[in-house]
Amino acid sequence: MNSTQGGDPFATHLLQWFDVSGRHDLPWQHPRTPYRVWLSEIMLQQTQVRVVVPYFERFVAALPDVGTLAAAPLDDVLALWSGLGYYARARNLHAAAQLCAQRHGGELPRDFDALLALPGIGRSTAGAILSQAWGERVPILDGNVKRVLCRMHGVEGWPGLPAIEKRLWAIAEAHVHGVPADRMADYTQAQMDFGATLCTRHDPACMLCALQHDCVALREGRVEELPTPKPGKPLPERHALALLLHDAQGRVLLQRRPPTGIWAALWSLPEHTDHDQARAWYSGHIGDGYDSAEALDPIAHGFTHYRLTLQPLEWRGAALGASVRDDDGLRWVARDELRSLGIPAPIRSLLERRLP
DNA sequence: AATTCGGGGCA
DNA sequence: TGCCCAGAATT
Repeated sequence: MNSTQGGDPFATHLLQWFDVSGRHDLPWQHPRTPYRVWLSEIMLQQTQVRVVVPYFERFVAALPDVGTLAAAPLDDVLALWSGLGYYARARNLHAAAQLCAQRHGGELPRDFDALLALPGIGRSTAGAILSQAWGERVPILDGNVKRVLCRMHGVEGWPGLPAIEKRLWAIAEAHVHGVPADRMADYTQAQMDFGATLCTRHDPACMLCALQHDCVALREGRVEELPTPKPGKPLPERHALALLLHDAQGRVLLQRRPPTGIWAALWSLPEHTDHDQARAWYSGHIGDGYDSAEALDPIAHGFTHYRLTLQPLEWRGAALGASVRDDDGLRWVARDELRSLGIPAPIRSLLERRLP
């Protein structure tokens, strides 16, 4: 008859893991007062434990309780925060302490909505304070918990999406009901320790995991895929015109690309950003007839930093004007010569389709 | 819903 | 470099 009887497997196994492998010596755990839990939670927003520990110790040594924080000049608070980043956290912390002095008798309120009304405290931080400081049955949902729940339950989609986050809160809420009443503080700490030290973003220790039989991602071999990564910003798109000119002998006009940049020094088709430029180039090098071009199917090509769409325009029976024959960057190329030249793959593919 | 805040660790 | 981390406030 152990203390976790009746809980769901997630809470039960997580607490068993925590008792053996969790972190029990973090400075805000001794003593675990509401003020120290609050301060640690604010400092730990978007900031790793290793970075926070020395700041926390300096801060509580200088400002050991809500009253001294509220009475301290903001400059002192910011000085203690200096180097941690996200200085709005420090300003909010200071303002919240003063609100506590006004509204709550100089202490942090033991009430979810009252906590949420304080600047710098959102739903997850309020849950962390109530559960860790008072043992109340309130869930949290930070980056660690999101990662763990996405894997355990096979939740797809970037956890930052509102719809996904809503699902994760519902799951977190459900799990909380399976936690033994006297273990909520440990449960909250256990989730964060578990995500930070075992169920890590990269190379999670699934072989050592106390929850490996509860994990959808492990069962389906999708641990590395979940949680779904944040979608990268859509790559910038660039468009260009590629001029495909055949002469009377069936050769094609290639141009050596500049020595730097994309496809540096390779042989490719003469390329222009718009019709005005292309028309001007055509007039100078070929002559009349720009508008007789046939527009071929566009070529899409992805690079690491942008997507390029090339619109090929094709002419047959073209000839270079006499005045540009010395242009070193231009060259008529027969089909047999193509394989001996450095040509970008999508251009080579196009040429092979158009040079039968 | 997207943006902003911003310091350090790490691939 | 770009991405990630015990998120919340702002627009």
